[in-house]
Amino acid sequence: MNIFADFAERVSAVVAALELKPEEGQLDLSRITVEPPRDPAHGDLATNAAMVLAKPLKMKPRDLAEKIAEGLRADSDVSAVDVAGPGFINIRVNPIIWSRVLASVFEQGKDFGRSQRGNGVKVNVEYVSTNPTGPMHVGHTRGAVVGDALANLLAFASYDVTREYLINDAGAQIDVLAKSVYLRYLEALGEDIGAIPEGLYPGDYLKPVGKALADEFGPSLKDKPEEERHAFLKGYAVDKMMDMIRADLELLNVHHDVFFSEKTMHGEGAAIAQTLQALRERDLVYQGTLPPPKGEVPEDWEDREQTLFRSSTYGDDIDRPLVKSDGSYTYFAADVAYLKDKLDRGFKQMIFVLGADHGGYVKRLEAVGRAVSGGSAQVICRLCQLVKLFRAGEPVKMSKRAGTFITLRDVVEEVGRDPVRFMMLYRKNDAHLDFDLQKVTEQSKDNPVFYVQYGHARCSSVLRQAAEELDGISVAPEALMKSDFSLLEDEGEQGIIAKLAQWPRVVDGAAEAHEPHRLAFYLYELASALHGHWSKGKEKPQLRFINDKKPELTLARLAMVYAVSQVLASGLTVLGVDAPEEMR
RNA sequence: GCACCCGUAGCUCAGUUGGAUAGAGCGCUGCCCUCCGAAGGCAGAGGCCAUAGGUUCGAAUCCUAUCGGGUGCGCCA
Repeated sequence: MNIFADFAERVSAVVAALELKPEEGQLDLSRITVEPPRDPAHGDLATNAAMVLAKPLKMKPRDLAEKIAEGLRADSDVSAVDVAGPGFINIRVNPIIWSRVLASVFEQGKDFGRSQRGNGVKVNVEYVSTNPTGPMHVGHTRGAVVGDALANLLAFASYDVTREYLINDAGAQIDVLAKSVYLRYLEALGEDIGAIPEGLYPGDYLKPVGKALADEFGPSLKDKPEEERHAFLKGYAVDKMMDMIRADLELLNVHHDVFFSEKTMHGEGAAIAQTLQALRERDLVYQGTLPPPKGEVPEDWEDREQTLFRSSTYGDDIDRPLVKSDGSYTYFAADVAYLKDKLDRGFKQMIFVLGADHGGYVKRLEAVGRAVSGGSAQVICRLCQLVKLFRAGEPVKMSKRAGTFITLRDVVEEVGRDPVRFMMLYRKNDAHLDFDLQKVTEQSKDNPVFYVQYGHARCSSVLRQAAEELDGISVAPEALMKSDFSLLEDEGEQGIIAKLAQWPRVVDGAAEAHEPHRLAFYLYELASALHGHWSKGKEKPQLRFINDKKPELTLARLAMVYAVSQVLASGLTVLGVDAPEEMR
């Protein structure tokens, strides 16, 4: 039950009944919105209907507002309507509405708030896709968490979501990986390999891979022809790296449905070749040269004829090369084929969660999407700004060479999965993020994770307490849902329920905008409403949830508490954060 | 040089897709535990929404320019 959507329909119906005719065309009712007013004193709901419709009707907003208000007053669920400011219509609803909201939470349980927006449309969300050459480092965590939460959010909004990871197992970096692993293999066999040569991966994380090879194959690999051995090692090493990456992702509670191998698209007659051929037939590929970048021209610049994709006709800044001078495909060519593959799998939206350092790829991906799909599907990119790490206010210095770079595992092990996830989501994705390793472990109001989780734990605590104190009276959800919600007459209680009523609207808006952070902020606000009302019970004992003199009232209040815990749990689940029964 | 992102309280950030008197946390000042978890709550101070124009009933939000910060810029992945 989304009371905002519900009332938007009622307002539209009232407007339609007025039979107003603009001088030209039809009246556009789609711009009408019903929102919670900024100031609760204004009412429960506010609509801009009069202001958006006044112009085409050549009426004064306030006059139109009065007419609409009159129609709304006839609604039995409305207790008061007034016109304010430039033409806002403020609605005060009959308290029966709040009872219905609570009833709705009990009926739908964890599904309360689910949006129908997606309507089963197939969406592909690609995130993480780090190179399989080493463990994930801190820089990857934000994209991983945002992508995962976004996928959860879209699923909660009734999209048919596939979470996907592209394994970049075809490039030159895999050759480097295989060579590095071979050295570690020799090392594991007892040979002195000296220092790792420049250009190879020096990380200790490859030692276990070398050891595993030595254990499994003994010295036999040394005798194989180099080409054969190298090919084998590439596959072996990538598998091991992916095992490591999957374990890292598991630590963060991040999951994918499909791990797509780039390698499978290479080779004669494979996806890339096919896609390029198809594009040639559509005259989207040509041989040509690119102009050098303006301003500073690179020293070694020379004009070169290349195989180019006409991305600029689809909104990109310049055309992009598909084939390298050695005849192999560029990464971009793989991108095109991969997008085509997704399209063939029936996805209508292809979402990419990328780091800000990939901002330059947005236009070309969108261009490819338009070119390949002909407008039947949409490419959507979300960029995550880089994260700056701090410890107690001091920046954490990282250097690959000094071996002081921090892995995702380091961070999760130091501060825990929930704080990492919540903090990454407690920010708009395109805003910079300062992440303080010390602050996120503090269990205080300064730390929104604990504040929200504490809200959930506090609900559980109340229900536990009530079960003890109310001897012989059931406080199970089945019993609570039969209580008399109309007894919840206090301002604070109605404020909490009004907040609960916003949840479906928040979910829907967040899904539309692809902004999971909105859920995190909402959950904070809901927790705040709960904590605030709770504390009023200190000064006014009659407001406490548990009142052994009034079992009916107590049950109604416990029902509200239960509803709050449901929404907190539901929201935290979408964000991939635990909703604990108690804090430790 | 060009493209994209950002600029809101001392600090870190929200701001409901153009709406009413711009919000929260931290920090600062002062309060609230015989009482369901004080891991909390209440009150106060703090703002030229980077700057200058424009669009309209109405702009932190949209457009243009400028300043400041970040990211990227033909075969890397």
